[in-house]
Amino acid sequence: MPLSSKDKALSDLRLRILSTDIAPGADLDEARLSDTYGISRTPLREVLQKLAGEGFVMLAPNRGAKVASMDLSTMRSFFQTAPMIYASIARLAAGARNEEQMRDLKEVQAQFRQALLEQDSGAAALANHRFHALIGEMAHNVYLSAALQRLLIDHTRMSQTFYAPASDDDRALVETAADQHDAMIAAIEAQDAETVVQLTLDHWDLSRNRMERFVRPDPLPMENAHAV
Amino acid sequence: MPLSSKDKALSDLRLRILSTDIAPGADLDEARLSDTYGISRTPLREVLQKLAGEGFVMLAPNRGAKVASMDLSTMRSFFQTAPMIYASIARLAAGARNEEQMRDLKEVQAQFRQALLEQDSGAAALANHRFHALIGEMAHNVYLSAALQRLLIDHTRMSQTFYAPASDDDRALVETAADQHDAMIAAIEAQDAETVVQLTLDHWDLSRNRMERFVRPDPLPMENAHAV
DNA sequence: TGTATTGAATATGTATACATATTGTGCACA
DNA sequence: TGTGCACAATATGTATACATATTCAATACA
Repeated sequence: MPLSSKDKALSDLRLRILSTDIAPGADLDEARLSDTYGISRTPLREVLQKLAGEGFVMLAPNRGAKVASMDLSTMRSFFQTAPMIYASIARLAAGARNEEQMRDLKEVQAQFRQALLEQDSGAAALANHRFHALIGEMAHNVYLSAALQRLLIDHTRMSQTFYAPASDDDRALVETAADQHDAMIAAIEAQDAETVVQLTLDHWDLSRNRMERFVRPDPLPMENAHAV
Repeated sequence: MPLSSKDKALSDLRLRILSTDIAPGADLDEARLSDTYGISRTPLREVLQKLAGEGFVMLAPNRGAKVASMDLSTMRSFFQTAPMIYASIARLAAGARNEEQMRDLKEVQAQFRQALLEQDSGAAALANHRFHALIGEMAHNVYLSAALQRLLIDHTRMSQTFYAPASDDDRALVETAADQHDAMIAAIEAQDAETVVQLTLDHWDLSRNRMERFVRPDPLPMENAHAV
């Protein structure tokens, strides 16, 4: 069946939030959005309700929708929680994956590598999101999936710069991350839970390092101080 | 501000689903419900969307809302996931709780004991739900809270019989559970994370035993076989 | 007897008008 | 100049009519 305008609005808003094209904390105007997507306010409001349920936006009575913010306390929770959930999901996925899901995962990984080759950092970030979301689906656990979905939203938003590496060192890190994906695919296919968990934790460490360096960059060299 | 009819619909549906007054898998008719709560279909649909976001109901395009089902695969995930999430939440709550939340927690525990005294098993189950949801709020972690909320929905639905103990043994178990609540309150107030985690795991074991016995009851005695 | 097909009944989905709440601006007044 | 109030402008919330999809039962046909 063809995608309805409502479905398009839903997936477009998801993508724009994940890519920080719409910034964390930004206001969403019902009237403007319903106009943009060519649907009336009623179905657009349902889209916003759905996005709220998934953790993309926050709704406040009588004052509309805001994109979920990423304040200090959110970040703290994020770094605190992610490794445990990612590892648990990985372990379950190794035990529960099926053939069709394996095909999808390989397909998404191919798209991920293609995006890296074309230096399309936005597409790479979204393919990476989809890769990890698929592993979440494999785990087949509604409780952990709810946590994972929310973690991936913030992870993807924080990693926007990751896939546009500036230095050769950073390029090597991205390459390593892609290789880890391939190793994870192999281990999940082999149902080798221990290896998948270890790879997942390594993958997390690499990503965490990059994110922490982005959040707390190296100080500027002192000799530039007079120019500021 | 006074509760609107919409808010009443939302909380009433939550309670009816938690108490299995509306059974898992049951169909929800928009027209009937909007009539019941005296609101039009538009706001009622928003209520259903919200309930879907919280994991109470499932929405399927063009075929309305169903109460979240509890099939075998759900149960399996539940027993697999609950102890880890409960323990993590408990640990965080011990570190992050504030005074107002402690007051609320003690208040809810008082309501819980009162319900036990009055042998109001429905009220006891709901107070127990609220007790653990409050600890979730204390943890101040959106990712784990998303998982906890969903776990508590199913836990409360599965525990409906727990607070209507039939034997003296079962009555003692309920009493033990209430005592564990008090010990948890004390440990959270003292910010003693290790003790809270241990108490939480003990509390889980007690509940798990009861649930497993309910799901897989002892076989009937053989001498009754001819009567079946 | 079993299976398709048609159409009425019923339910969900969408657009629009109107109701209510919030926000911003100009003006009076201290 | 600053503060508070009134009122207009704007945004969100709700009811209703209509559009579209699904379901079910009656009937035709193999």
